[in-house]
Amino acid sequence: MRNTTRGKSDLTLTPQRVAVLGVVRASDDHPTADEVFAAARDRLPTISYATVYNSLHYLTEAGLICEITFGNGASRYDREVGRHDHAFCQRCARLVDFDLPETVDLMRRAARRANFKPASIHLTLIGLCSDCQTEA
Amino acid sequence: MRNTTRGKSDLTLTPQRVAVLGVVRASDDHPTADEVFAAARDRLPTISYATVYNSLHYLTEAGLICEITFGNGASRYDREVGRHDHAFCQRCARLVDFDLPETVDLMRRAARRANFKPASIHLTLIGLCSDCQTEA
DNA sequence: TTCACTGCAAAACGTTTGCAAACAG
DNA sequence: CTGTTTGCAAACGTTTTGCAGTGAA
Repeated sequence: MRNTTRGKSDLTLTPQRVAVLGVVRASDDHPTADEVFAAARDRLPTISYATVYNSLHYLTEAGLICEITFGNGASRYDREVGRHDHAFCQRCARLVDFDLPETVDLMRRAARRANFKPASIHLTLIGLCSDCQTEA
Repeated sequence: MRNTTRGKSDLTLTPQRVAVLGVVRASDDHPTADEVFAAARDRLPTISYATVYNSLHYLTEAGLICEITFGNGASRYDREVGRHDHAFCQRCARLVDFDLPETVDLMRRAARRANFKPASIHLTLIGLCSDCQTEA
């Protein structure tokens, strides 16, 4: 099965990749590869685990989705591709996107301090999410 | 073999834990559990992999060392236990410690933005280290 | 025919666990 | 004795790999 769609900048969007992209775009939380696999099966019952991984890497490389690695657990995938930060809830493991405008400037200061040529900066807040603070 | 040393706040420092702590304290980079295991074997030839993991967890819990999880690779261990940030070199994978004093204030702002009760904040700069920028 | 992509199964990797033996208190 | 820690091996969850088969150009 190929039925390929060719987009700008030589993107090869096979049905499998479209399915994976659709799954990530459809979830407002941050699914793991395993969760993407389960949901992709609903759209394309023959898709394999390896292909989900291949597609996730391909789409990440192409800048259509974004991979989040946090702690030692499974990677999570995010439909939000622009620069942004994450907040992780210690109690319920929820991962929330947010953006802090001063991060650009922060990166410059961090680079000076570490004596690095900066490429990007990752900022993760650890704490309790809105739900978990109230029910504490 | 026990020969235990008991320190303050009920710390049980077995020879194995002392060896592991010694290894982490002796390295100025950030060894993985595997590297700690190899070096600990030099000090205590009978120590096992599982015990190295046990000890690393114990020492982390006790606040004597600090675990860094970055990307999907192996955890790294840091003798630096105070709050600090990391810079990761894209080219040579070097991990450098640094500290940005404004991070405390940053955490407060991030928490407000994400609507979280803050506990800590992790900041990782990605880029090229001093060595790798010059030889680029 | 060529080349990229798929699906499957097996392997790899870092880490954790079950369990019997060793030990300190 | 009791509870903790060790060492070993086997299991685990996540990710990668090898490879034959398929489809598009």
